[in-house]
Amino acid sequence: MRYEKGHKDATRKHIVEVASRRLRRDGIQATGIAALMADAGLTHGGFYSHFASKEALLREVITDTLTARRANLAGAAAKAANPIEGLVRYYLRPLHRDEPEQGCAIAALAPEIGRQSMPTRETFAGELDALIDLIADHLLIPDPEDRRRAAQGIFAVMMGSLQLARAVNDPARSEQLMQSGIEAALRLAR
Amino acid sequence: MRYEKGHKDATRKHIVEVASRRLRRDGIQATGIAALMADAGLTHGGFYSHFASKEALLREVITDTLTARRANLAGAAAKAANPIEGLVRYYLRPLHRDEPEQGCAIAALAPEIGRQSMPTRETFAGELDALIDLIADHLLIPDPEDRRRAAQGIFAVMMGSLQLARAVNDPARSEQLMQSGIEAALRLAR
DNA sequence: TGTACATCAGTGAACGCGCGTTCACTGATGTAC
DNA sequence: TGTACATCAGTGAACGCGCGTTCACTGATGTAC
Repeated sequence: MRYEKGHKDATRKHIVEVASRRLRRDGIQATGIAALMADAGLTHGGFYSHFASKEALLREVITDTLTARRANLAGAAAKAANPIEGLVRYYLRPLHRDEPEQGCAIAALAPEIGRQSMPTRETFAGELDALIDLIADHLLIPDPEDRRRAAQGIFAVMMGSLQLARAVNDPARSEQLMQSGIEAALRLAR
Repeated sequence: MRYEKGHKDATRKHIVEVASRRLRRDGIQATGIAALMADAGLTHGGFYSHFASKEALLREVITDTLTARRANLAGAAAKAANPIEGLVRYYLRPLHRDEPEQGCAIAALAPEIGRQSMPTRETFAGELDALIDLIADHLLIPDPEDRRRAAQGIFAVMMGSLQLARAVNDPARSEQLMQSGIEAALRLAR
């Protein structure tokens, strides 16, 4: 064979990584197959020997990227004296606002995911569920249902605040939105 | 003249209304000028005698649609025994989740607005500010700065919860996200 | 009153370009004889 | 050892289509004479 064993798997993985960054930066609709494959150092024709469609790639990106996100958040929580505060401050830090292509895929894509087909939304829902469980695991609220509901509220505030902080043009106002997001999330954690 | 006085203004207004619904339903990138003008009963060529560009239309849609949204929220607050609870429950009601084209433009477009040019983001920031002021006006928190920060957190939870409830495929899980959004917003209002 | 002309909202062809997807092909390697 | 062939990751032209924007034109009306 022309390529060593495992070469195709490596290429596929590389395409998913490149696509993940592009999708988070530009959005789903604005990301073209040709541009994305060029980013990966390939031509567009080969795309369909790796993925059935653009949406199949999107599903794989959602799974991969949100799994990585959970690992990052768990790491930030583990390192902090107060785990939930560490997690919240890690999510709502300036770097995360300023580098969407390396950041949370949900904050970058949530409304567009709502416009995708059922299988894609189902994939998303599963990953979101795991993310909310992770947050709930760091809360001191005794009742499991209360804990889960609080975790949902906390994630909604964090994601909403990040999106608003990204959309606003004035740096001071953006900073204010990040700060009030942290405050609100920590209040909901108590 | 071929058309009665005020005809062009009426057409312009009609285009903005039709565009507002399309943009909220499909997103900015996915909304084409030709499709949008056809929706308005016109051909695409005339678009540029009304607006300088697609982005100029977007700015007008943001201003118009968020002004209307504030009026709706103020109305819902005024009608309720507990104004802030009325506002929150009005925003996080099932109909709002299920009809994005008639709903909040921020929830529908936030990440895409973050990708627009500075003038558009500035227009957005101004409207968001007014919306947060409106929410703050219904809070009983005495200190004005505390009140504003709480309002920012409340809006972030509401918007975030609405987006997540729209993205998820399972109706029960969607309902749960809406409920925990209401709970969290009301807790932040206290 | 009747005719010629100016106005201007809206039309539709055209610009160069990118979209998602398909498919016949290339060419470097491994295997068979 | 040398030659013929199979494999298959990746190439690039082509499909029909829609994008944002420009522009010469249409045609119904109001105005001027």
